[in-house]
Amino acid sequence: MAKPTLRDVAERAGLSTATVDRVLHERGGISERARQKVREAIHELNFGKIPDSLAERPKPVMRFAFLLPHLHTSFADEMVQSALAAPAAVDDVDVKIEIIRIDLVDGTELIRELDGISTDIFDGVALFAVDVPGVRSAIDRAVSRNLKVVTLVADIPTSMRHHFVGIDNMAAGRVAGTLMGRFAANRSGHIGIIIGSHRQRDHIDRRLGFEQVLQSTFPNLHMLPIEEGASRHEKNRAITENFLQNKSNLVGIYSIAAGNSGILDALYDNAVNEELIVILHELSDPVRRALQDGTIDAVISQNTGHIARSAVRVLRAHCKGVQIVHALEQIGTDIYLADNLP
Amino acid sequence: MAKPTLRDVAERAGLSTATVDRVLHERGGISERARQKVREAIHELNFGKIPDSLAERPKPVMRFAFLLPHLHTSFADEMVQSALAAPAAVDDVDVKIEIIRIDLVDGTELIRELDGISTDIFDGVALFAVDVPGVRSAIDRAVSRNLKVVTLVADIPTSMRHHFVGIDNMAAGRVAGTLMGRFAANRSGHIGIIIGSHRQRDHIDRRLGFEQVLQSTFPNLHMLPIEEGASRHEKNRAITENFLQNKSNLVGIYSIAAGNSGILDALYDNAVNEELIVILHELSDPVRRALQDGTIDAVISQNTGHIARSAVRVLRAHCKGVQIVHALEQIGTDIYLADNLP
DNA sequence: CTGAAAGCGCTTACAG
DNA sequence: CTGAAAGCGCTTACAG
Repeated sequence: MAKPTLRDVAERAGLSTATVDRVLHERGGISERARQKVREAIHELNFGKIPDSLAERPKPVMRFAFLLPHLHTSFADEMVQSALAAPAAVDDVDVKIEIIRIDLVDGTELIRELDGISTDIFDGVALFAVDVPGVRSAIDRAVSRNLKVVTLVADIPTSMRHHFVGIDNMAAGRVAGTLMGRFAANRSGHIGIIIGSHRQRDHIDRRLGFEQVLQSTFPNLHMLPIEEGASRHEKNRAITENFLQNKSNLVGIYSIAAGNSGILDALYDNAVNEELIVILHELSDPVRRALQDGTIDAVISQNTGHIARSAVRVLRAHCKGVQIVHALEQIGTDIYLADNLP
Repeated sequence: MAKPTLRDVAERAGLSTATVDRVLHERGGISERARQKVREAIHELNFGKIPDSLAERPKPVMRFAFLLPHLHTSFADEMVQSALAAPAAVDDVDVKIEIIRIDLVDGTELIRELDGISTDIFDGVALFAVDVPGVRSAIDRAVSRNLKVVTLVADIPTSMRHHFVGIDNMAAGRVAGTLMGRFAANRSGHIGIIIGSHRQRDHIDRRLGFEQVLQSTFPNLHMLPIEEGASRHEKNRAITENFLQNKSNLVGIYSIAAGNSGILDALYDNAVNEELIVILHELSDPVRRALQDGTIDAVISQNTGHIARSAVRVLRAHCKGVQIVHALEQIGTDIYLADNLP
């Protein structure tokens, strides 16, 4: 049946529309029997219930693509989950997310995918940026084509992207440097540093911040030549083992990038000096366990859920041409020790 | 005029209601002139605009009282602001907040206010609890009277309160202990500890956690007898000056409670050994500046905005008899160094 | 406590 | 492109 009317209910209840109306609006002066009959009829006819198709007035749809690293690190996987859950962050728009996973090595794939994002389908893009000139131009082209673009975690500040959603990575590196230096407790020796890629601004900035603090404040700590692990399990594992085996006066290890599982494997498999200080980025389940069992000392992290929601809110705001609430979009640089794990 | 009707608009526009209806629903087949006339009439009569009084269908009202410390510390003041802003955390209920500021010393005032909260007016209460037997009973009485009760920041776990909104303070104390011990860099000496009140579970728990870590892991650090500053500026200042002046081998100061301004004043006014480690709780503007200028070393904090919003969400859930989303209500134990200030 | 009938605001089928 | 009139769903004033 089409949408049932008051008359339908009245007929079914064997009463007048006036009586039904009175029950409906609780105007009083109605016998319990009549009230009951009306309630039954309403229930049977499903009166007043807006049909599913019209229940929610259709919200405008916005489609955002998330270009995320193809690496199977906990951080990348978690970022995917967070991106898929992020549409809940806005309630006035029906946000559709498409995840495109990309090999970040040199940016070629990123450029191809970015250029391939049709403005017929998508309204905005969020991407982990590799800072190479080609990517910068691809971002600028995307913006010129009227796509809204936010960089995520790793920025290209000189591009035309509308917004960067992430932390101050220079400051994050300084935090790592301060913790390393102070935890070292005046011991002298070497610090092994593992970076993911010299082409990712987040890694570069963390490295700079870390170096800054060590050089200015902790001259007792000497940085070994920086090793590039490409955020890959095996490479990181090999680099870590090399640090552990060849350096008798190794005071600490700072890993700037993802791929923590390789580092943790190496730490677990080798007899590691109790005093070795290990500082990593990004909290995942294995990292959490390593903090708890004392294998590592501190973790600097950023909340992927917050990042993804922020990206969605910012893209929506740019698409609608409305203001961003900046206080909401500050991503925190979280420090975790064993005792303040969330 | 009462709510204008289609007919009013038609009359004013000099057209029929049918035409007005067509314009209104963009059914097409209308001259531009007619369209214009209708638009004008609609505008002049303010047709279709729901009058303010009916604009939002009235939401159920819930009234929550926040019993907050009367102390004029930054933390307490911030908590008040956060509580006043917290109703925005729920959108299906019109939450009204009343702030009642209370002298926490011995709980007498807290008990009196708690007993005075009428269930005719209020649906729930959020309170900083002082852990003395009288308060526990007052909470239990409030719960028996069918008020929903959450403890805030400082808990009484053995009371009948429905929920505790705050951090694991034992863990927070352990974090402080770990930072103190590691920052001390194997130096030996004394640690001055300032507590607010031995009757507040949050202070007690932090103290226990801190002692635990120092005793088990840093035997080089000896705790001075704990000083009670009642979270007051002058007392804290005097205690701090006493620490600074009488202890040549003072390695660090840990302040467990509020009233940081007194401590900071003492630190600024005395020539303090560069190496002195100071760890405080709760980030406020003066504390932030002290971190940045190196006067203090680390701050452990909890977000008052999150706490207040959580309290409102939890009280609403209990009043409505619906489930709490626990993931949303975990309050973080935030660690701040100079470089990761938000 | 209830219904028949008039009324109200909006929509629609029809005629021009 | 427009209006007169009928129609629809709901509400209301009145009578019993």
